[in-house]
Amino acid sequence: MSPPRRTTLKDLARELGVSTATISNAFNRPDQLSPALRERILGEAKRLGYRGPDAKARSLRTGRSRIIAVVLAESLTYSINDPVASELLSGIAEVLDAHGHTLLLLSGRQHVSQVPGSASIADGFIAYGLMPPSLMVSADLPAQRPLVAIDFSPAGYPTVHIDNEPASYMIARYALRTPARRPALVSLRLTAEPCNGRITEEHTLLPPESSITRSRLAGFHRALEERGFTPSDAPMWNIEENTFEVCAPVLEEILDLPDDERPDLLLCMSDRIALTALTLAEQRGLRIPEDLRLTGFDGIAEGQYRAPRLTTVRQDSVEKGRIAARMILGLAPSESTLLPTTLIVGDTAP
Amino acid sequence: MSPPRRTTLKDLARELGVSTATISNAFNRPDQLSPALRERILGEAKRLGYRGPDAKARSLRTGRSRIIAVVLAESLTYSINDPVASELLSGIAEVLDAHGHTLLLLSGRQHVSQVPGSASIADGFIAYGLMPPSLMVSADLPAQRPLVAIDFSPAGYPTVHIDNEPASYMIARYALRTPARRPALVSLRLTAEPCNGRITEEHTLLPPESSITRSRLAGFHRALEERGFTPSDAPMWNIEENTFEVCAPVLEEILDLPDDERPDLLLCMSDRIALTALTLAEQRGLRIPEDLRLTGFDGIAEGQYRAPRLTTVRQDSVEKGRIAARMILGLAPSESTLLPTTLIVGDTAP
DNA sequence: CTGTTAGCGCTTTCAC
DNA sequence: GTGAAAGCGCTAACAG
Repeated sequence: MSPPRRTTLKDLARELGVSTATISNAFNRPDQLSPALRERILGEAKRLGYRGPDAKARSLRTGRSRIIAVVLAESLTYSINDPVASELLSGIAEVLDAHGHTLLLLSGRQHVSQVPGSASIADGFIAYGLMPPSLMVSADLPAQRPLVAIDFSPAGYPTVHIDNEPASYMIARYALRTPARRPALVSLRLTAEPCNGRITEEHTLLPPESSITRSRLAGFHRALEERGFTPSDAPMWNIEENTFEVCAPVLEEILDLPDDERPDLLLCMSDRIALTALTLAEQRGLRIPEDLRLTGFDGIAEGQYRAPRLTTVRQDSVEKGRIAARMILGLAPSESTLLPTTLIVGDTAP
Repeated sequence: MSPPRRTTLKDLARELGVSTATISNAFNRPDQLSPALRERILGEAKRLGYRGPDAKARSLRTGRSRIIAVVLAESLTYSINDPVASELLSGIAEVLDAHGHTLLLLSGRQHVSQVPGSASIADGFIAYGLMPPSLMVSADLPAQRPLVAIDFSPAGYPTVHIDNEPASYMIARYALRTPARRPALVSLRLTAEPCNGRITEEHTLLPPESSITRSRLAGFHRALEERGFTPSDAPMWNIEENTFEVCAPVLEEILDLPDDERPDLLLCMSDRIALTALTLAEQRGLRIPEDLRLTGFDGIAEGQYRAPRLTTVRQDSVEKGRIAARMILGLAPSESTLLPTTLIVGDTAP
């Protein structure tokens, strides 16, 4: 017996006694044949279980797949659970969906060189987060296909960015209007070597240009200096991964300092960090904001649908995703874009 | 001048004076040619900017793309922000990643018939959530490619499920050990017609077999009946979408009832619902658990990394995803699986 | 309006 | 160990 081969366009053509071109047209260019014939073809197709042109063959032939790849700097597992990355993906998905494209998720974190071969199927790439250097440098990915970067700036490609330094300056400045005696910073991924804990003289920091965390740090320091603090006055802690699990021990270390050493203002580089600090502080009976004031960064929903609400800077990550997606689809000019941020005054640093 | 055509395997072969088969072997079957030649080929490939076989052509030829599609019942925008769906995707991504596959995200919610043509590129499908009836019935998707369903049961396909009825019976029974005077249920997507608010006699519910919410309801009712309540004793509210924004108004309606009508026990069908209730209750100065006891469902991290911690049922969504992914990759036998759930006793219903 | 034809770029027997 | 050749299933000229 014959193998259970999938019905092809050619089978259908033979069956109906028309040419393959006509079948193809019936599916792709309705205006190229009589409605009656088209009806007949579509009907027969359904009867024979033919579901329309095969995507693999079609994409080989046309050169386009209607697939856009999103390359994430972190592992997928992490990215999907990070509220900021999620919002970003939402924005991307929204636009792609509306235009009949689909989303291929890739992690840039794995063996850098072997970004899966299946990637080359994509019509375009959106890259998010600081890529591993090798990937960045060689700009290995795009193989002359369009690429838009979000939150980092590989040379020669359009970027969607926020104004990190001014944004963190803005919130730090706001928080410092109320005098703080012991301000401290809790940063995300700031050191060259992985570190979960206090940053000391021993640590070297990531290079200033390549990392959004360095930009945010600069903003914090600018505001602190305006208030008469030197950078070394404000101790810094580093957190490698923006998850409850990783944040919690570092923040416990901070909150469990003796009363006269414990910071009274925590400038955090993400809402996740700030929210974890908030929870742990409440568990310890610290009063917010009397005993401890807190600021976040991102403006995620979780920080606002609670009491006390987080004081933070909002960046519109969904919109970042939308813009990148529009660029990649050619719906908007591919020019680097800087999105504004806004201060959200909540209850944790009124 | 010639168009800027992408380098192909054939170009490379011509350039090197070998056959295309040899180039192909250099990339795919190192044992089929001398190491020296392979080196030379790979070197020249890099020099000419050839990044290895084109995924579109390769997948047409081999019939496999190393892409697995995940079809989500809800919109991508929603799914990515839902903690349970996110965990699921994490589990799937973890396994696919480890085996060199990538993840294509599809939403089943859009025009049902037009699941994007690009879907047929996938080697297999993982479908999550109750599909729109038409999609379910015709099982239109798989086109004789493997399909694994999660949290619903299309006839003839393997499924990954949890024991919803016993799980909700378990938590309701636990919560009702402490006598409740006015228990109430807050359900997710239980009515045939969309409804955000109280469920009345007017509403028809979704059919029992097809929805996990009906199963959970059955568990709640079983526990209530053991305590001498009839189903009509416990008022029900319905929520269409598991987001803060949609949950909040419904829960406000409940919490703002006069003291002698306000429920003193809220059995919620998701942690998101319960957490939103918790926040709103705290804002209203209700004491938890003295004035109001609350249970959730899912066991998401957000509910445990806070105070008070949520009393809930934990389902391991990450593991659900892993199992489905293993099945689809043929790493595990494709047989329907029922995962266990566990009770988490937190502070909201001690 | 319909059919013929020439590949898209690659993998894979099967000879050599 | 290496090469020649036959398509995978489809689309887009082009000719009728």
